[in-house]
Amino acid sequence: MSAEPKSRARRGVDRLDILDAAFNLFDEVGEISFSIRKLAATIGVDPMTILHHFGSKDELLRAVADYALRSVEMPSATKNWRADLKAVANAYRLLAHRHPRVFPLHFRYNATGPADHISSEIVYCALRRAGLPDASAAGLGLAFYAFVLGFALAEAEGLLKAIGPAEEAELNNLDPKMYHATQDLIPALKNLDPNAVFNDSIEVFISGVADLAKLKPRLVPIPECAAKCA
Amino acid sequence: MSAEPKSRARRGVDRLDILDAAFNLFDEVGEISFSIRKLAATIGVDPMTILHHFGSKDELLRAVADYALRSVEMPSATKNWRADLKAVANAYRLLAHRHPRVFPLHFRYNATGPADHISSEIVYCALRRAGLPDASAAGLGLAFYAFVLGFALAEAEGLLKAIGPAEEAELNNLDPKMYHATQDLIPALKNLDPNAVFNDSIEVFISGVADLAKLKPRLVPIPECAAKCA
DNA sequence: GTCTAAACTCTACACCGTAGAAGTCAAGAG
DNA sequence: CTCTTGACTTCTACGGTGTAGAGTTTAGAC
Repeated sequence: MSAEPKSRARRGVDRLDILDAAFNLFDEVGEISFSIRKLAATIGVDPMTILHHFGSKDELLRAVADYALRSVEMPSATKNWRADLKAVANAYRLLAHRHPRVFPLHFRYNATGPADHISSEIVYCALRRAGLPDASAAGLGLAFYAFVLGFALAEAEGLLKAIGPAEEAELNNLDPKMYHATQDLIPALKNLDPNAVFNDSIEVFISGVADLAKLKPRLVPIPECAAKCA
Repeated sequence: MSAEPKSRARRGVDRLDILDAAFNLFDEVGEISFSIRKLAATIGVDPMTILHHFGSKDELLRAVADYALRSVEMPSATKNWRADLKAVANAYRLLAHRHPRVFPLHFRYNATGPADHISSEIVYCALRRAGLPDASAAGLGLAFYAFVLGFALAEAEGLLKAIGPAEEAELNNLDPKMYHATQDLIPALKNLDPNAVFNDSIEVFISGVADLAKLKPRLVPIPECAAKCA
């Protein structure tokens, strides 16, 4: 048995060509404008060719999401669990910054590819080294992803940036009796720095994890992990 | 000038009828199957009638997202900022549980309706009472939403639940040398309780906020807010 | 050469959002 | 009452979509 799939017919385009082109097109035009027919046109092929490589548009997009995930380089574990969590969070944020159109696909098609296992291994390892028992580590690992992906998604969709004059006017028009805190924060919202917000947030998560580990410390030591991770 | 728009023609359906039907249909069939033509059929009207009330499908969905947000009852502020943050988070999670199909729309169309201002007022107020300076309160308020919405979205999309036999087998097939922590956590992942994870996560966020407030305390007192919120 | 099967293309269908024209009907003016 | 008006609704049509099903091409096995 050879490594090649020993194709007997002509090979105009293969899966990877299509995937790469699909990724680029999607990244460029966004979800609403992306269509199999346009993709077929850009790579000079019949639309049905694409559908015979991938079963349906849905599966194609799933593959695109996975392809994007693989394009970002995941960090390696270090001795510092806090730094490891930051590194993973930064990797996802970088992905969202680089490919804001593709990024939302990860929420629709729950990413379970190897690249994701790599990062989750780091996260789980970090949370255990922080001192959490396994039950908490598992749950908080997933919560960590919910937070990081939610943050990155909000940023990719443009929800997490300094407010402009229009939003400022809207907030100023609210009833001052009911929206006092909101209106007090308008200057801060106008000068919002996404990077600072991200750093603060990660810091909050990390110190919260440390607190929880003190509150509910793990009773059994980490088997072998210490030898591998640290 | 009267309050009514003094309509001169017959009133078959109005905006609210359409909105309500659209919300219910979307909630039932999901985004991919939802279409203006189907919606028109269910309420016995021509598709174009809908498009003349709302400018386009996009604006209709935007209105649906806003309509869903208004359907959830936001809590009132109490004396306890920790309880207030939990209450807001729970309100959004409840919305996601009740309407998992509609919920993702909030990420596409950044919700800026009044209902959202109500909750964000509570959040900002809570963070200031926690002792954060305005700059941190503004940023962490948005980060809080990113976390809560991300968590709720992940849950609505089915990413945040106990793993089944298929996922377990997949994790077991990973290389034990590289995925030690992941495989150790398989029992915990099989018994994952979403509610417990949510509570842990909120607790982590809250104690992290308290830590940050100690690290970077606000120097100026909260103007008037104390009289209103507490 | 022939044979075979994988890769690809063609045709066709049902459905979509929506522009633009035409129709319909309640309410005020005479 | 009739007539006008204009907001509301519907009709028709167009260019687009995903994809099922049948037909065509082509590279390697013999």
